Amino acid sequence: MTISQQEITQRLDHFRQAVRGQGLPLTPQKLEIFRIIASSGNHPQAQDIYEQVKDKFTNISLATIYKNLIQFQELGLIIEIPLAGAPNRYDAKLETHCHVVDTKLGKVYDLGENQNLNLPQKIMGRKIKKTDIIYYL
Amino acid sequence: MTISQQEITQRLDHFRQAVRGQGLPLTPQKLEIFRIIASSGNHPQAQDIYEQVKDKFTNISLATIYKNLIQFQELGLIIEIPLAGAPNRYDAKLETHCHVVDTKLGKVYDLGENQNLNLPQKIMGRKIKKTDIIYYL
DNA sequence: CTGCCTGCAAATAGTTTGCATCATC
DNA sequence: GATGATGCAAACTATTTGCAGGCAG
Repeated sequence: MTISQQEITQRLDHFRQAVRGQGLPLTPQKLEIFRIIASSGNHPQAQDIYEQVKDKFTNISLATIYKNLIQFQELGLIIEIPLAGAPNRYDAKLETHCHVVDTKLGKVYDLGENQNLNLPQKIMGRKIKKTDIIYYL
Repeated sequence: MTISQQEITQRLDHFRQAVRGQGLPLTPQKLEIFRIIASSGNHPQAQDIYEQVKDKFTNISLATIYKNLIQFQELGLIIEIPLAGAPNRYDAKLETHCHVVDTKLGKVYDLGENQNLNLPQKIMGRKIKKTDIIYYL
């Protein structure tokens, strides 16, 4: 649930590099949006991110959050977690891993390591772009 | 992809039984909505179901489709497949199984058998209500 | 008859788009 | 200075809700 300071720094460095690498402007809003996702173990929704960014950028708009969430996904910097009957969540942990949804509390957790799932790499000769494994409690 | 006539009959019988069992009225619309889901290998969306039901019931409303989809889920007669950035799909195959999404074609398939996934039954001492395993191509 | 169901319309939630202005490089 | 970003408002899509009349049991 908690992410080490080292991990966060690493994610932020990679982020800056990736954005710059595309020749895209690195605005403080972008950085803050990513920082919140990268340093949260909570898999925040767009709305959560919006509320947190507002602390620093009072005039930020939800549309800016969404536009950046889309861009970050295109750059492969975050993943989207689509949930049944709930707004999407976002995660800066890029490796395929399982999520557990506590439907009572509406919270989403990463599942610990001890699962020997034998995931395929390709299906019907095609590379898998993304794998969602979600358990609902 | 194709479902045997026997399997369909079985699903429909179970459906009638379950609805009756709750003392709920079994309207022809309900039956037709379920029949379409149960006999389709395509994991239809609400809109697909709507269009097909309209062939028989010209005045059916999309709201009726949705209301029934919710009820069928509550009765454990269908499952919902939430997809990233696309309308929900519905499936009358109740056993936990994997889905493959062809993102180019927007089609959803069941994944064949040869996957020795070792799925957990419980997590943190709590029973898992539903498991979604979705591969995006 | 009674209660659930249907069908219509309106409402809602989440997300996306258009556009004028602004900031980063 | 050019290109992409921001912020506001409006649009859009998927889904839900409210309500009047209708049908199954």
